[in-house]
Amino acid sequence: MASMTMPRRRPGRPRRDETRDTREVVLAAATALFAGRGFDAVTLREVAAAAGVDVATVAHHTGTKAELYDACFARVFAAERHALEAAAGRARAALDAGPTAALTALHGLVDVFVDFLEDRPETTALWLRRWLEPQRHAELDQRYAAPLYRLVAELLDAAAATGALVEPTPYVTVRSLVWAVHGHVVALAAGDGSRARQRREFRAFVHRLLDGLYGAPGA
Amino acid sequence: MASMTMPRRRPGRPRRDETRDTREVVLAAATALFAGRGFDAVTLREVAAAAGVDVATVAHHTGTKAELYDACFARVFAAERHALEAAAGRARAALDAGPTAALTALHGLVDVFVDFLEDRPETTALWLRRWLEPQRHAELDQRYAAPLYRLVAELLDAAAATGALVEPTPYVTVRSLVWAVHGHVVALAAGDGSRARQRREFRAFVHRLLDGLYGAPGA
DNA sequence: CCCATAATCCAACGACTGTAGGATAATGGG
DNA sequence: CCCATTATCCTACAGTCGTTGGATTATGGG
Repeated sequence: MASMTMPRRRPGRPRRDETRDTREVVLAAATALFAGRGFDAVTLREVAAAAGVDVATVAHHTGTKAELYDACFARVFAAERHALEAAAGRARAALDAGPTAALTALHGLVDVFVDFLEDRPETTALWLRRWLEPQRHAELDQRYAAPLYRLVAELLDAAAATGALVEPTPYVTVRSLVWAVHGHVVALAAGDGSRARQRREFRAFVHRLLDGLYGAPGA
Repeated sequence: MASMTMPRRRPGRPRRDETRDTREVVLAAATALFAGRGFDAVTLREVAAAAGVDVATVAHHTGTKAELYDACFARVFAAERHALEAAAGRARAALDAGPTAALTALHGLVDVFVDFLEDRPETTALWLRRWLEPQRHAELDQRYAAPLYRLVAELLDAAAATGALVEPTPYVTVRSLVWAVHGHVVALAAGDGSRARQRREFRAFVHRLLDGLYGAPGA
């Protein structure tokens, strides 16, 4: 594939300006492959071919296969975290300007998040694959997801106010609801916190969500 | 494992009342393993050991490994579809009784869905794994998800009304939002429909969701 | 009782995998 | 110019995988 467009690099010590270049190419190729087909389905020979290098070169730069996988995650997650924290910082700065500015800032934060994932679907794929590994789940949740969730949850709390209702797009609503349920089940499987409380809170949330979007009859 | 508690079945033609029993045991064991670790990470020898039979017996009952995988999906998805359609039918019957009964029925439908997945986490795991396979995505979406989404979307439309707002649980809100975004990106990768319209609609949805839960400042 | 049937297991094959050892060649510093 | 350094590739190895052929043993029908 890549060996057609760019012939393989001949052996020899690289020049100073192109050091660490191969590692980056390998990481990018491996990230795309892992995101598309998962850890076990991807072979190191595929990664090497996609990067236009030999198998041994991959090992030389990134060590074992598991270490290569971790390196791909670290790269992608660092980028996501950086983008989100920057946007959250901007939103937090707008909190003091009143409820209107706060809600607008919240919209902006969500937009940044959506934009980021839309532009980098491999981030979503890697997140989901990692979430499906039971052992990794606790680490993922505590070290990465939970801090960001708390960050945005505080913003939500600070931006709380009252307002009106609008007509939603039903199909998008259902799909989002379904994914929210899946996320709930995955979080439940992680087993942090009281299981009964989690179930009660989530059920109340989806009911409120429907009420908020479609109107609670009792009000 | 299973060979300790229950010794392996000796060869020989089974009695009439225990026909098809082994196939069910194999499917259950394979479903649990596939849900936990994915297609490629699970070996047929593991499935055989978990079911307490030999590898060749697995092949004899379920054919190739891919066919075994498909059989596991078919079993799990059929159960989910059955439960959801029954609940949707009940909700649809309650639509004519006014907006209050309609919204209550909607809550009931969502509860059935949440209950089902909470009780069978392997369903969520298999769904997510299947969603991550690019080739399978179109089939999954068109033949299974889309009909159910449309079904519930029609219910939502019919149940639309106006009402009040409530204070949500921020952490649950954020997590659900994040999963909704992931679901959006996955749907985007499927590539059905206009990409620009999908992006616009989803962005509008999450904004309305925040407005509905926390109050739009303009109203 | 006897034989066709059917389910199970054993053994093995070919293919592919991750990984390591060692040869090769190009650069940078002296 | 010369040598240590470094990146790259080729080769090979042990292990595991999915799959298959055939032997073994119990059942059911005649």
